[in-house]
Amino acid sequence: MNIGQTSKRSGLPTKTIRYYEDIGLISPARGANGYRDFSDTDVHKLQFIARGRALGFSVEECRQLISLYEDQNRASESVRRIAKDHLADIKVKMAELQAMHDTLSELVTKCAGDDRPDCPILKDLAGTNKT
Amino acid sequence: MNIGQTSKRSGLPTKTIRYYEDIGLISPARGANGYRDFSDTDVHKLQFIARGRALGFSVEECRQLISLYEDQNRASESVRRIAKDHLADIKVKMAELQAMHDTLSELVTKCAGDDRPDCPILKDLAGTNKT
DNA sequence: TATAGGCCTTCCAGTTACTGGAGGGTCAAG
DNA sequence: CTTGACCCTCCAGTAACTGGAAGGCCTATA
Repeated sequence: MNIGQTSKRSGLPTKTIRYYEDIGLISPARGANGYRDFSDTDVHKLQFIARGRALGFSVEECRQLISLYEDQNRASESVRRIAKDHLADIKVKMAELQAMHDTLSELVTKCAGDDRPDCPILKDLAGTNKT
Repeated sequence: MNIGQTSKRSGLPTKTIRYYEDIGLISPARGANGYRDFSDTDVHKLQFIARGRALGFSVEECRQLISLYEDQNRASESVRRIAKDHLADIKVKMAELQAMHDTLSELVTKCAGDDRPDCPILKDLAGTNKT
């Protein structure tokens, strides 16, 4: 099937699919006219990648996961390791976001939000508040 | 003061400081030898940017915040708007991360993590589980 | 005075994961 | 035979740095 159809089925933009070919994640066949000709397996692989990306795995992690997926003899421990590492990253990011959120929402609450130039948000950013 | 000193005081790497000059966030003076010569105001501005970045503002948002900070006549409403928009972004990101976290941690729990090749994480990514 | 080290300078390239656009070929329908 | 929807490649740009090469400057010590 052509790239347009593949795009619809995988939910990935055509540009992204071509990019994934560029970096060697997939290697679709080519027709006589030079068009890419995707198999169901290709589509499946793209869906796999799309799912992994949606879970926040990097493209390189997806590459690892695919090769593990295609290796019948791999240990599930390898996969679990990647997932667990990733989970740890997610936890760190969530904590950081939480801290940002708390600070910012406190500042927004304190800010009058009117036409007066006195603004606690800027004061805080400038470090004027020694709290 | 030189860039090394400035780096220590602002907590930003020298590379980053030069980059900020490149994109016009700061304009430190130059000594006769061509070295950058940072004033306390420059350091203060860099600290301001560092704080903003730590709160997740983009560099462009920091640029806006700085110009608002330097404008005595700005309305605090403008600042509040930027902060509130950013707060909304943070909430979205946190919800996304939470969803990722929940899915992944469930998968990690289900995964045996041993030498057997049967792995629920990969099955999920492949969409084999029609849950 | 030579030299060693630790600064400082610029510039170029690479990172991640795409995205946009130019310029041009192909295909199916009317 | 033309029109419009596809498809192709290649180049450049995005955000926000980061790394490294090649070279200048400054200070202290032998």
